[in-house]
Amino acid sequence: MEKEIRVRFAPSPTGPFHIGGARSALFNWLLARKTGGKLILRIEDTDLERSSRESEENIKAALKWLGMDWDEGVDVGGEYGPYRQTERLDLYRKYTEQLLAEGKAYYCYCTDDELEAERQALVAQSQMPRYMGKCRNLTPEQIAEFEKEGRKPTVRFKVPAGQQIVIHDMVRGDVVFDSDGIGDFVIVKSDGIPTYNYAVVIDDALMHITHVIRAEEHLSNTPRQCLIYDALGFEKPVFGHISLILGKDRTKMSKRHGATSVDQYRKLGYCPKGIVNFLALLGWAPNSEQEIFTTEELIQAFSMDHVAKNPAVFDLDKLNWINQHYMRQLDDEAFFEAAKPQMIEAGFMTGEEEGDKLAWLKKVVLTSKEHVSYAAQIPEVVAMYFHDDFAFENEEAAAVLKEETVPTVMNMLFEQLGQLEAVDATGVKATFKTIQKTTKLGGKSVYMPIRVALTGNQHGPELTEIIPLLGLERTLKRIKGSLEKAGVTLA
RNA sequence: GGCCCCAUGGUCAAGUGGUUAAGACGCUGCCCUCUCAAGGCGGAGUCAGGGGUUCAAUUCCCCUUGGGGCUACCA
Repeated sequence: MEKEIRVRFAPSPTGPFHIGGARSALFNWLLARKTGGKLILRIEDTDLERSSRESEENIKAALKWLGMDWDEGVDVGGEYGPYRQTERLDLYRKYTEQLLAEGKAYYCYCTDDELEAERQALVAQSQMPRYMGKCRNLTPEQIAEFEKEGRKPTVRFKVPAGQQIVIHDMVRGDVVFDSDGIGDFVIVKSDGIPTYNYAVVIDDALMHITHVIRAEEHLSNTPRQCLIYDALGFEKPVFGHISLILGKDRTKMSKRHGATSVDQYRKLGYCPKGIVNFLALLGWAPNSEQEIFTTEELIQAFSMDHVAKNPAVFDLDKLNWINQHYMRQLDDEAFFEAAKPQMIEAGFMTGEEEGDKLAWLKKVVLTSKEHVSYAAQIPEVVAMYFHDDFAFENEEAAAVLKEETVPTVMNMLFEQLGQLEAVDATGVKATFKTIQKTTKLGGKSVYMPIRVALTGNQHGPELTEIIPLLGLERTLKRIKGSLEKAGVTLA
C-alpha cells in the first residue's frame, strides 16, 4: 500500500489572488483528488506588513468559487494545526532553540548598513552576494555589547561548506546546487518571526506533506530548505516545481498584462469551470486530444508526468474559446443569473423587475447566449434592444435603404405585420416568406433593409428573434424613423 | 554580475535516434446563412543558431543566443 499523498497549497495573503497561484492550487488539488490523498491549505502570513485577513478570505473564496476544496487547513481544521503560520510561532521557537543549542544556527547582530557594504564588496568581486558569516563566532562579550546597544538580533542558519545539494524534482529531474553559493541566511527575523524558507520546512515536515508542488520561482530557494530539513532531521518531501505563467510579452504575468487575479475574471463573468479547464491545460497536457474537460475528467486524466518544464504564455483567446463552451452549457436560468450583474451595471435593468418585464429581459439576455465568451460581453450584445434611437453604423448601412426595392418591401412588411395574429418567430418568418414570394426578391434584398432600418446595423441576431422581442409597435416605430432619416418615402 | 531553470508554428502543446512532426486557440479559404456568431470541410505556419556523437538527430552532448527565476529581516 502506497503512502497516502499529502499535498498543500500555502499562499501568502498579501494581495489579490493571482491566476498563477490558482494554477498551483489546482495542480495540488488534482493530484490529491486523483490519488485519494489530502490537500492541506496553510496560510503563510509571516510577512506581517503585507498580510491581511481580508486577503486570506479572498483566497479562500476564490478557491471555493473555482470548485476546489481542502481536507485540512484553515477553517476546516485538522490534526496538524494550527494552519496559519503566525499561530505556530511556539513551534518554530522550539526548533530554533534546538538549532541554536546544536550550533547549527547563531545570532547575528549585523546592521543593514553592514550587510549592504558586504553585499557591495562581493558584487564588486563579481561573486554571488551572500552573508559570509561575520557573526558566526561572536564572544559573549561582543554579544553583551550589542545587546547593550539595543540591537535586536536575527537568527542565521549556519550553511555547511562544500556540500552538494541535490533536489529530486518531479518535473525537472535532479537539480544540483553548491552550498558554497549560499550564505548563512536568516531564519528568524529580528522581531522573532520566522522567514519563509524556515517556516515552510517545519510546517511541511510537521504536516507530513509528501509532495511539494509549487511554482518554479521557489526552485532556487529549495536548497536552503533542504539544508534545514537535514539539520532538523526531517524527511524531505518530493518536490515538483511547475513553470511560471507568462504574459503575452513573455515576462511574468503582471497588471500590465490585463486581468491577473481570479477575482477580476470572476467579475468579468467567466465560468469557474472554464478557468479551471484553461488553467489545467497551461503546463499540462492530457494523453488524448481532448480540450474540454469536466472536473471529473480532469481528475481522471491528470498526472504529474505530463507537466511541462517550459513556461506558458497566458493566452486570453484560448481562455475565451474554452469559456464560451461553458457559457453555452449554462441552463437559461444560470445564464440569466450570470448576466444580471452585468446588465445592472450597464443600466439595462435594476434587478427589481418582475412579471412581464422580467420575462422580457430574460428572453433578451438569452439571445446573447451563443454569442459571448464571458458574461461582461452580454450588455453590448443586447444593447440594441434598449435603444430605439440609433444611428446607422456606417455609410454602407445607410446605403442599403436607398435600394429601389426598399419601398416595396417596407410597404409589404407593414401590411403583413399588421395582419399577424401574434408577432412571434413563426409569424415573422411567414411574413418574410410571403414578401419574398410576392416580390420575387432574394433573401438579402428583403432581410437586409429591414435589419438596417430596425437596428442601424448590418449584423446582429436573427430578425425573427429581434422583431418579436421588440413587439409590433417598437418595430414599426424604428423602421419608420430610419426610413425618414434616410429620406426614403413610401408610396 | 553569480547560481539555477527553460527553448517544437503567433500561442497552448503531442512526439520520437529513422514520423508526411499530432491536436487545439488564433489567422485564413470554402460551405451553411439576410448578416454576425456557431457549426462543417480545407489551408498557411514550427523543431532558436552553431558545433559534435551517430549510418541517421527535432530527439543525446557541448557552446552561443534568447527568455525566466533566485541571489531580502518578501513569500
